[in-house]
Order: sequence, then C-alpha cells, then structure tokens
Amino acid sequence: MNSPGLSGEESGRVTINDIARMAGVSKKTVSRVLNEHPLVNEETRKRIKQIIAEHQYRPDPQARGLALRRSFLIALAYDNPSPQYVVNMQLGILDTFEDTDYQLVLHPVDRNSDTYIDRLKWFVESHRPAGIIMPPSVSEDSAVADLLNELNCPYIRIASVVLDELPRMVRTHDAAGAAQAARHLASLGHTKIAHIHGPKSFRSAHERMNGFILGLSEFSLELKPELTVEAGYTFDSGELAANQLLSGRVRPTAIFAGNDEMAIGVYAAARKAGLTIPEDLSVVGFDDTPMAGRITPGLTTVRLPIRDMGREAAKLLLRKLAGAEKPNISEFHHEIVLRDSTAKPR
Amino acid sequence: MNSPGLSGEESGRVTINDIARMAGVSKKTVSRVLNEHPLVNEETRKRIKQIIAEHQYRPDPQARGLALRRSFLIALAYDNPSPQYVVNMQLGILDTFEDTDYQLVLHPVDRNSDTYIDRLKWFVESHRPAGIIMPPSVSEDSAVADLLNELNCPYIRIASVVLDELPRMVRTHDAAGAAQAARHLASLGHTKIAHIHGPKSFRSAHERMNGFILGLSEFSLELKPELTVEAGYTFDSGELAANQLLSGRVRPTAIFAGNDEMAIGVYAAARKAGLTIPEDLSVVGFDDTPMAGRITPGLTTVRLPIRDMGREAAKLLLRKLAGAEKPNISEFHHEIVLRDSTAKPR
DNA sequence: TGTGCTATGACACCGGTTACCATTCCACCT
DNA sequence: AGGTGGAATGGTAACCGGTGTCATAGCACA
Repeated sequence: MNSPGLSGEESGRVTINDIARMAGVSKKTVSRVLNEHPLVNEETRKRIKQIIAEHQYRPDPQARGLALRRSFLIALAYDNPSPQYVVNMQLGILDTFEDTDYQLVLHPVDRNSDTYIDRLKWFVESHRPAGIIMPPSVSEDSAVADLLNELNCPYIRIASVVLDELPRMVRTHDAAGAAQAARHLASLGHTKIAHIHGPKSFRSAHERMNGFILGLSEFSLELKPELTVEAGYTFDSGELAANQLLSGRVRPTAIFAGNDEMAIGVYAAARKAGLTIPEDLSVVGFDDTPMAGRITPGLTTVRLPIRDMGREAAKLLLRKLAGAEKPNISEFHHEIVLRDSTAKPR
Repeated sequence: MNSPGLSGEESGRVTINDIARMAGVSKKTVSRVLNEHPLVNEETRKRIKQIIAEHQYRPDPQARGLALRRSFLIALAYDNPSPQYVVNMQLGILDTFEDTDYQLVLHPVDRNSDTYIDRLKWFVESHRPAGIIMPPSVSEDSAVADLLNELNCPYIRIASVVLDELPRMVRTHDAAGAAQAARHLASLGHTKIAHIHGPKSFRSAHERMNGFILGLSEFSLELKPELTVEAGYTFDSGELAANQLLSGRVRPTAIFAGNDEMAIGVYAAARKAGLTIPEDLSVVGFDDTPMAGRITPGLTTVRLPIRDMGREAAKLLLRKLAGAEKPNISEFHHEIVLRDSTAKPR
C-alpha cells in the first residue's frame, strides 16, 4: 500500500536492495548503516534505520559471510565427558549470543583419534567459523592452538593455567579451590588425608593436586605418596582407587577426589567396605554436579560457575571479534559447598 | 609444478574456478559433477573428481547456501532439562553428520517465554537452516510445527505418539516401556503399587502412566487414584510426592516414578522415613540416567537408546533433504534394566 | 584556485547455482 | 542423399545478498 515503485514487495524476503530503493539511496549506504560506519549523514542514517525497523529487515548472514570471508558460526570444540559440564557451558555461551547473529555449532573432539586435527582443520577451512571456544582439555592441546593460529582463527581458551603468550582466555583457579578443600578437611582435624587425582594428561588434575598440597601445608600437613592415587575422572576408576586406599596400610580418614564422579565412586567403595560416610570417612569432591546434592549423604564439593564461564568466554570472543586489541583474562573462583559428607574424624 | 597457466594457485583457497581451469572445462561442469548431475561425460566426470581429490577441494557452504537459498545448518530445538538426554541426543545427531557438510546448531527453547515462537521464526528466516530436529517436549508443540510448515522448513520430531498427518518422525514407545515396569513389579508379587507421574503438559507423562496401567491390568491389578501423584519430573518434586505417598493411608510397597530424577527423590524420602530400599520399598525409574547405576542401591529403570535415536533422527532428516518422498517412522523400544532397587514385598 | 573532508554512489567481487543458448553427433524422415 | 529433430555436452551470463575499492560531488577553509 505504501512504498510505490517497489516491485518485489510480495516476493518473500526483504533484501538490502529493497531497503535502499525505499530510502532512495544505494545499497552501499544501507550497508554502511548496518555496519555502523561513521561516515553517514545523521539524517540518512535515521531514515534508513527507520525503514529497516519497519520492514524487519535482517541482513542475510550467509551473504554477509561470503563477502567477509567468514561465517557467523562460533564452534565449541570440546571433549569434556561430563554432560553437566557440557550443557552448562553451552547454555552460558548461548546466553551471550542470544541477541546476536552468531550461532553455536558443536565440534566434539576425540583426542585419541589420529584425525582430530585434520577434522578440525577441515572444519575451519571450509566453514570459516568466526571463532572457537575451547574448554579443557581441548584448551590445553597445543597442537590445536597451533593449528588455529596458523589458520588465523580467533579462539578463547578456558583453562586453569595461563597458556598463551598473548593471553586471551577464561581462567579458573582450580588450585585455589582445591586448597579450600584441604583447609576444610584439615580444620576438621583430619591428618590421614588421601587424594585421588585425575589423569596426568589433564592440567586440571595437577592444579588440583598442587593446590591441595598447598592448602594442607598451611596446617603443616603433607600429602603422603602412599595416600595418593591416580584415577581416570570416572566413577569406576574412583571406586577402584578408593578400594586401594581403604585397604592400604594406613587407612585415611578423609579422601579428596579430583572430581565428583570419582567421589561418588568413593561412596560405593566405602559402602562395600562397611564404612559410613562421614562418620568413618569424610569425602570431598570437585565440580558440584547435580548428583552431589541428590546423593545421601550430600557430597561436600568445590563448585565452579560453569555457565557463567561460558557466558564470559563468549563475551571475550565477541569483544575480540569487534576488534578489541587488548588481551584479556577473566578469572573465576571456586566456592566450597559444605554438605554432609565431611565430619570430624573419630 | 603442474597445471601451467594457473595464476591463483598460491592465493590460498581452491575455488571451483581453479578446478574448472585445471580440468579444462567450465565451472558449470564442475558444479554438475559436485551435484551428481547425470548429464556429464563419464571421462570428464572421472577427471574432475580426480582433480578435486588431489587438491582437496571442498565447495564453500556459504556460497552454496547463498545460491541455494538455504544453509547447511541443522538446528536442534530443545527444552528437555536433562543434560544427559541433551548431550546424548547431540552426540547421536553428530554421529550421523560426521562426514557430511552439515553442522549442528543449538536452539534451546523456553516455552514459558512469550517470544519463543518469534525467536524461532526469526532464526529460521534469517539463517534458513536445512532442517530442524525436535525432541520432546518441543516436538509436541503444535505452534512450532505450524510455524515450520508455514516457513517450509523440514523437521523431524521425536515423540512417543504419532503427531503428523504425514508422519516423519522418530517414535518411542514409552507406554510399552512403562508396561514392562508394571509387569516386573507385579510379577515380584507387589499389589500396593504407586505411581508418580510427570507433569500433565508432557505427553510422555500420559504415555507412561497409561502404559503402566495397561501392564498392571495384565495381572488383574489396577492403579488406585490415591496411589497416584503428579510431580514435575524433578528431584525435589519426586521427593515431595513420595513423602505424600509414604504417609498416606495405604502405604505402597512399590513406587514407579515417571523418570529417574523423581525416583532418586523417592530414595531421599524413603531414607528420611526410615525405609530401606528394596526391602521396605521397591522403586523403578525411567530413563536410565548415569546416576541410576551410580547410586546405592542401583536403580531399576527403563532405558531408552537416546543416542541411537539422535542418530536415526538425523538420518531421517538427511533422507528427506535428499528428496525422499516416502514418509517414514523409526521406532525405538525400551528395555528394562534390572538393578537392586526392586525385590519381593515382605 | 587549491586542499581536505564528508557523504554517497558505481562497480567489481565473494564462490557457488541456475537459465538459457550453442554445438556436436546421430537417427530418422522424405 | 540431404534436411530435420533431439539427446548429450558444455559455455556464457545473470544471480544469490551482501562487502570492498575507488571515484566523485559538495562544501568549508586557507
């Protein structure tokens, strides 16, 4: 009814050409408005914005991407086995992307395969994602980082240690969190304290163990080698490790597990050994998975705000894409969640 | 060293023009080969394929999408609150997409917001996904289906009931699974059997209850109204419902919960009431979440192969995109997993 | 009159696809 | 034997919907 001389009004999609025609300018000017280019007359800008709003025009991301030689996809490259972790990370990232044009695509990585680097390369080369977010342990993989640098693909790493010369990452303080666990157990009066740590290939496993040792040292305690076992961050491996500890020469009165999964494994082992938690054995986990609150007795654990971290990682990435030069680190701190799995030794 | 006369060899990306030049044909012919068009000389086709392979040429999905007026994105539109479910669904879908050009993007839906339809519309219109996969309960939302039909966007629904005139979906048989649970409890000798069902807004909750009733009826048992409680598929609501059941006039000797979360809530309630599982109370869940196997005693539950379902949903979608006209349903069946939470009543 | 800045447009280009046309070759018809 | 129609094949140009480069017009200021 309005905009006379417009032929394609009924043909479905509104394009930049339509907007340009209606505003009586060239499409280049509309493009300038879309991209917040400064050299546009204020009047013109307002008029075009008005028309864009009226017609609910949205530039086509594919066309834009083609011209810009990049897409509006952000990939999450992950290999964390915990559904809880993965989902919360996704949700956090999506929170940030909510009103942007960016879409989150999933790129699970199997670091045991011998093609994961090729697959990633292939993905980046052909889909040209705007950026990549990597939680541990992909974030700790230098082969991946090298590849992305080579391909000039922006990325954000989430890790518990500083990994880049030019740091651009979300940093957690696993060591500090583990230290809290140590202080808690030590202040309850435990002295025979054991630790089940995660696989050596995970930096987080080291961080947590070192932090734990540090925390103990504040109470003049130390972590004895015979009370230290490596496991695989899984329930079964945790149970196995606990069996070993509980049947050893010195039976610990408290166990700090490197994650909740393994802590739950400790529960199973304790039950089979006829021990009651927390009376006979105190247990502390790490992660605060939902299960920690569901199980009986409730598991004392160390919480990390995964969703917030995802949100923040995405924000850092957007800032980088917007051209921010200043490198940046966002720090996140753990919080110990006291439940019913810890008590004074008897 | 080879392909003389080729100027752009070093300029980064291999394009369809490069391939055409090397093969001495027009890009149209290369395009025909890429799209499996029949009218190409067999010799030519082989030569071109050879060159494509040698140079690892991959057509740019964005350029392709622009020309085809669609993208190579498949969206997962979901609102299932269980991380376990979501992650396995994602993994299944990704299994299928592994060697295709399709990428999985996440589109969580909040059906309580009053803008979720607009957001979905906006997404589909601007990103033109090649298709959408919807698990429950989004799959049961007719407003969503109507929208997608209107926008002419292919989709696959995953649900426990047949929803489309022209069925194209992955179907589960929640009723049959629930019937297995009923048979199991009945054959152990239970007669005072209770059911905690999920929210009325979920079709699955109805299916499970109806199937359970059907299973009981085979043993001439019925589900008494006073032993039937509605809850919200969450841990807390399950615990609450169990409290109600256990303090009622007739105390049940067995409870079938509509999902594992609620079943774990029953565990908590039983413990607080001083009841031992399975001696005093048998419990059956639904879903077989990882927690079912971790908790003590192990939870007897009904398993659904989520990952397989995701894989299959993606396959159906690809088939549809490839032009298959025949409507299709893939059926999945449940399997009861016997653990230690059920026993004869005493 | 020359210089420099703002505001805008013309046009090629991103890397594919499609519509349409031209050519060759062969079978078939008169 | 020569003309004609159709299948097989491949070329050209336009197009998808944006962006970059460069040119140009208008105007203030020196």
